[in-house]
Amino acid sequence: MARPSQAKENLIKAATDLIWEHSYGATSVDDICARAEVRKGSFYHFFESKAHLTIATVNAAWAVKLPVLNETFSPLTPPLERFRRHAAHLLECQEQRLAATGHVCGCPLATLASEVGTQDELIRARVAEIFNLHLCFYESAIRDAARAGLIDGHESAFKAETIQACIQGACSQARVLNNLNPVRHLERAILTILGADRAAAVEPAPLIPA
Amino acid sequence: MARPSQAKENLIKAATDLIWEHSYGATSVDDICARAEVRKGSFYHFFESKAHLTIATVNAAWAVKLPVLNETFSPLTPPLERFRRHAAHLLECQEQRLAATGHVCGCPLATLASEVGTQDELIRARVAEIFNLHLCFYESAIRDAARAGLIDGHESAFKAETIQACIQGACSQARVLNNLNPVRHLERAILTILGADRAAAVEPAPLIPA
DNA sequence: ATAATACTTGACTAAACAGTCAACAATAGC
DNA sequence: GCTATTGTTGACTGTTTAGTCAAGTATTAT
Repeated sequence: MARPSQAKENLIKAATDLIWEHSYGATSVDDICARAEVRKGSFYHFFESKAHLTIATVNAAWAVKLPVLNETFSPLTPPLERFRRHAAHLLECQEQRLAATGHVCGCPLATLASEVGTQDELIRARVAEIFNLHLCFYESAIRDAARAGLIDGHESAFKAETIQACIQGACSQARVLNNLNPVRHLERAILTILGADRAAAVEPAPLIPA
Repeated sequence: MARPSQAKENLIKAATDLIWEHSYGATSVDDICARAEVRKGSFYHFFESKAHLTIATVNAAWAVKLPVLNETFSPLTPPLERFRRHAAHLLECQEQRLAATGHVCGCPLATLASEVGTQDELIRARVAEIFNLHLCFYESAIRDAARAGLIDGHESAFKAETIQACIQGACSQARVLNNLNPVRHLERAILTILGADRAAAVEPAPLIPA
């Protein structure tokens, strides 16, 4: 019943990029509007506030990532291969972002939530929720790897949490050092945490080829 | 030749607390002055800008932490015990901070540098330098542990980097989840990365008692 | 005591900030 | 073609921001 508009999507995209590259605090509503080529009145037609738009960017990012995770961590993929692909995907994202911005940008959700976590409870809680969902993928892969005899499966929840910390830490380090090496070493780091390096287990060929 | 003043120290302390609890962007010069009970003119008598004060807070924090690290990672301490004490110290810091502020605050340097790293090169580079110094402590402890037969000493640089990522990630997760558990599990996580859990090595009693 | 120096003060500026609003424009269903 | 609805616009408000400055005050070396 009204004219169609791309303004909302443009605003979400612009905000995602600017907050990821710079920070929440360093990104103004005017900056977002300028990059989205949308006037401020339209901004407040679609979003109540800067914080509400930020929630929308988090949800939009998750809507993109969830299918990727479902594919990467598919039960059809051999369990250790899931982590390899996940690490490779993370590295690829960071490389693209570095090429686009000239900086290593790290994890957008962690950077954001770490910045505003003590200030904006809605954003903090939403990102925390998303982080917890990651643990399910990790833990499931760990259990599958143990069942396949590839690793010791004890303390799968603890190992999943440690992998999560290691991934987030590597992304954070990469941003601060402005250097991709910590992300490059993630695959090996995850296998080390799993004890898959010293188990010297040779994983059988995947049923579904990569 | 002039009247003594505590203003500078008060400003550094106030800025450290506010930026750690909230964020760099959410902390204004006026906020800092108010908490330090110092007028704005005095602020700019001592510091060129908010960014310069922030560098001073980073240096002040490092000046406090370095002696602690030297003690924790003393060659007189058994190598795995160094990591245990380091993890215990990190947890204690976070617990104190939680009690004081009502939030899990994470690592002050990582939170800060992650926020402003792509904006303020001076702050980013200084924190990166400090992070790299941590690796020396970790790597040295790893080599000493290997020499004592407690762990496999191969790839000590990689393991140090992974431990660093894991620690930073645990602090970041703790802040975002507003939950100390990732920090509580750090000791075990570090031993897992080192392979000290499965080596089942019993460390000899320390020469110098704890 | 004095003078040089170090520190303090509060009022000031100019820019940036988030958010508002009333009037206007385009569209889609009828 | 009319009209209800959705989207657009740019000028606007009031606040907060970092940073300035001239005039004043306390301290210490001499």
